[in-house]
Amino acid sequence: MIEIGEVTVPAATVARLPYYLRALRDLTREGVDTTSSSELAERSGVGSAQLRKDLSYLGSFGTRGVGYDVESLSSYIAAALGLGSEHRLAIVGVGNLGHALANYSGYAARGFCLVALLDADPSVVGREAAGLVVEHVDELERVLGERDVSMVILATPGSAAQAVAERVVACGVREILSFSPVALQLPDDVVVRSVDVAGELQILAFHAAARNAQQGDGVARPDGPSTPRAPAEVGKNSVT
Amino acid sequence: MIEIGEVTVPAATVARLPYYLRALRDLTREGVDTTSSSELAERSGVGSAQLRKDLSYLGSFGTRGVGYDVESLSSYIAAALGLGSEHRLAIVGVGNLGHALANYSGYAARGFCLVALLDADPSVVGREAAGLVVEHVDELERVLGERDVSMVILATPGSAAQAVAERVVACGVREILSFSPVALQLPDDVVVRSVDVAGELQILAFHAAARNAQQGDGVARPDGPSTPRAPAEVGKNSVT
DNA sequence: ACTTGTGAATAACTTCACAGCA
DNA sequence: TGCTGTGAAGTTATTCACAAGT
Repeated sequence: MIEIGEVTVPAATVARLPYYLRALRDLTREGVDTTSSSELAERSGVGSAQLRKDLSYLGSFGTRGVGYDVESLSSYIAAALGLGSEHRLAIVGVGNLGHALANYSGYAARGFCLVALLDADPSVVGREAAGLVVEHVDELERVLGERDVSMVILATPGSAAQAVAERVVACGVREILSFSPVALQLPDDVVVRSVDVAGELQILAFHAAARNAQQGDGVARPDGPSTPRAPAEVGKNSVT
Repeated sequence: MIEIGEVTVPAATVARLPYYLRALRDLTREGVDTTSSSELAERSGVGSAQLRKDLSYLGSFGTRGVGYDVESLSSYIAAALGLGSEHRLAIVGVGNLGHALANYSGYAARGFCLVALLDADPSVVGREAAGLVVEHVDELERVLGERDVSMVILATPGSAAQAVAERVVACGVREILSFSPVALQLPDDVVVRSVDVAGELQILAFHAAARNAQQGDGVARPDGPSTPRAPAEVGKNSVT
């Protein structure tokens, strides 16, 4: 549950707002200017009641009997997500993953601005990526201060993550997106979101195991590539 | 809620098992062979009651008054996560991100085996990465069949994701990890986990906006790099 | 007629608190 | 004594179902 201004928004609702925003922007691109809770919900992969409930925490945006204006709902959600003010971003750890994240092109379009890359490896420092020169992590405090960084993406090895996170927090950063598979121990007011690819695969493996345990007790995948399929009705697949 | 064998495990519990497993493996590496719910919980970033409750869905592994044997709990969780049988993995979309995911070194150690890379871009097809040659996505059905792929990582552009996902599902794959920011419409029995970096940043931006709205109504970040900090007590930061 | 917005009902998840056992 | 395992209580989130509005 997150308080913003007067109102309180469930964390689960906040986590879905980006989906709604994406769906709305797709609609804009397609030239659609009015939509309904059911259309928007389907495109976002949630139920329509869920979508209406979620929006109701933020206010009242639709017209009964008609639906939602794509443009205005879109800009309202963008505003709620704080995408009006530009968020200045640094990436610490420019290995495989950090490098890929640096080259991600969608930051600007979504109100983010990548302003610094940092790494500890001397063979990476000085290299250029995404129009920025990689700086040494020793300079972290100076760089984050000078560039007025307010958000950090952590893509260091797990062993370095806690120490780097502490330094980042000491620089005043309060929102961190971590790709390191460790539980960061940080002050309560710091918001950490954590993405763990290996963990996601393990969760999928659990589902696979559950399926196999259920159906037939068999050992491996029960069917080859060319077997009749279940009717491809649209389903709500579990996400995050 | 997920049924496996006789029992039913909450989805939220399953999503935490990888954290517990990671913490246990860290303990093993440190030579610790007995632990308690509170130590393990702290290392995993959850509460100790939560951890005990989670484990209780899977069975009863500890010794009252003593704690848990690191080794046996570790292998039990690994088994529950289906990491006994090897999961054969393909990556579709070898751009920035797909390439980084291909070079991720942790698959083997976690019971996964990367066996194919596919892309639609002729300038990428034929290149080598992670010891594999990138094949053309036209060959998807053949490659997935021949290599007995059971899980797919989707790292294509959003526009291609739905079509590729349908083909992958038609090959019998039932677990997909998607990095494309679209809600895939697939049969109910397909499990999709979705990682959306831009979405994560937007959620962080919401938190930042909430913080700013609360404290002082100010415009930007209220303090510079060198301000006295809150007492760095350990907190439960929100994760996924 | 049709779709939103929302109380009320249900379900899922977390936390508490303590019995049970080494 | 100390820590696990778990019912019960509390909290959060989702779904239902319908009144309100256009």
